[in-house]
This record gives sequence, C-alpha cells and structure tokens, in this order.
Amino acid sequence: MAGQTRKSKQRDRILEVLKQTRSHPTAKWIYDKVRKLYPDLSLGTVYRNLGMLVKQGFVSKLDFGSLYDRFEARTLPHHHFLCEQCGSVSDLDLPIDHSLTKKLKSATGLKASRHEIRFYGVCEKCSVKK
Amino acid sequence: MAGQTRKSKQRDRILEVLKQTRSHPTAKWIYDKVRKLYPDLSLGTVYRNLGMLVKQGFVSKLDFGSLYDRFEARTLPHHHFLCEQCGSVSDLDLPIDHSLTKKLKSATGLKASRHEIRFYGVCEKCSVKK
DNA sequence: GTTCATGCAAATCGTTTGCACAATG
DNA sequence: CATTGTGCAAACGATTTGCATGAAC
Repeated sequence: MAGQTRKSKQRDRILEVLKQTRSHPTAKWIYDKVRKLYPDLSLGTVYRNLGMLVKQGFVSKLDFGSLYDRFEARTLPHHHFLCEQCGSVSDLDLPIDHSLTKKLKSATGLKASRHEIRFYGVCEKCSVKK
Repeated sequence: MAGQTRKSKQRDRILEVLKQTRSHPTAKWIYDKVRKLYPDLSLGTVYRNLGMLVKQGFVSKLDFGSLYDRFEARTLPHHHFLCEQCGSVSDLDLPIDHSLTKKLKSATGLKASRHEIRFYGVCEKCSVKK
C-alpha cells in the first residue's frame, strides 16, 4: 500500500544533470539538457520526477514562496518570517546587520547592495492549533 | 514623450488598502477588497496599477525570485546571492550563523527551524559587461 | 479633444493532470 | 501480470495584453 518507486532512466538522468551543475536550473533547462539523450522526453515527466526527487530528499526546490506575487506598502528593507504550515509571511523588526554584506565582500568578493533574511518555522497561530 | 501618470480612484484605493494591512497580500486579495467599493474593478487593472506603484516606489513586490521553479541537488542549508541584472542565483559558502535564530526567538518569541540569507547585488559577470 | 486608465475577454506561460501505452519488477 | 512511469495533449491558474470605451486634464 505504500506505493513503490521504480527505477527510471529519465529520473536518473535528471538527477545526474542536476548534480553536475552549480547553477539553479529551471525545469525547462533540465528538460532541454536531458532531451539530448532522450529526445522523446516530455516536460511533464521532468516535473513529475523533480517532484519525486524533492520528496525523497535528493533535490531541493528553492523556496521562493508561493506561486502568487505578493506586495507590501513597506519599502524599507526588513526581514521576514515564513510559516511553513499556513504560508503566511510576517515582517520582522530585527535590526539590519550591515556587517553581513561586508563579510560577504571579504569572503567572496561579491558586492551586495542589500540582503534579506528569511526565517522558516511555524507561526504562533499554527503552533497553537496543536 | 515621458508619458504621464493620471490620477485614478482605483489606484488610490489599491494603495490605501495595501497601506492598511500588515499582511503581504496577493493581487487577488487586493482585488476582492477594492471590489467592495468598485464592483466593476477588474483583476487586470489591479495588476497594472500594482506594477505602476512598484515602479513609482510606493509598493514593494516581495522578491521571491523568478516565476520559474528552480531546483538544486544541494540539500544542506546555505545562503544565496541573487544578481539583480541577469537573475542568476549563486550558492554561498558563508557559515550558517545559528545565533540568528536565537536572536529571533528572544526578540519576537518566534521559533525558526532554519533561515536563509539572500544577498542582492550585481554579479561578477554583469559588472564586467560595462 | 488628446491621451491615459479601465473593463472585459482572450492570450500567454509555467505547471499539473488524465489517459492509453510502455517499462519495471 | 500487476503496477508504476512515460509521452502526449488538454486543463489549470496566475498574470499579461489587445481593444473599444470612459475618465483625466
């Protein structure tokens, strides 16, 4: 009843391609890569397999939040808390630590103009609901 | 030739609604709110006006990255650098500062299980291209 | 009156899903 | 053979866009 996972050449290749890149590709990019070996591959298969690989923990989906655009009338930089249960986003009033961008510069040479910290957890409302 | 921006009741109301909430609403949510006053409002108008307000700096669009899902075969937590020019995403090897979640807890009471820092700037490749 | 903003509907685009067939075990 | 994975195409859902009409100036 657990539902088995069978081997699939397509899935193996998808994971391999993903392991061999340092970029953070989209499904389409992976599709184009893998299609060189399996020209009949379909995008749907890529999405399905990525979903399985994420579920199995071999792959991370970069969590850029929900599918929806979200807006706010608060323009100054600030951090966010994202509830993993209800998907809500809350502003945080933590002070901005400007030394972080300096640390980034000295460690990597990259010049960032700003940064945002995203904390992930369970918000108060959701932790009350058992 | 600059193209003028005229006053519009709909846009005023959209900004007002956005200013009065502490949440980070979607376009649809705003649409439903504003429609109580202007029942003929269309979603397209909401999107158009949000775009204008963002361009004018009155509103921020929460930058959750591109429309596309992005994947990576790197499962351990790490930070990211996002290029504002070419949209590329790079992994960073900065150490994870676990004291941040403790600071969050003592400042707000919120318990985060993890966090991610996103630095925004111009990547090396793009800063070379003039 | 000229130009910009609106409402409506159709188009777009990334992602998901139903289905018949092929591959796995 | 029983079940899972695939390709294909259609469906889906958020966002964008073309167009005729209405509002701003």
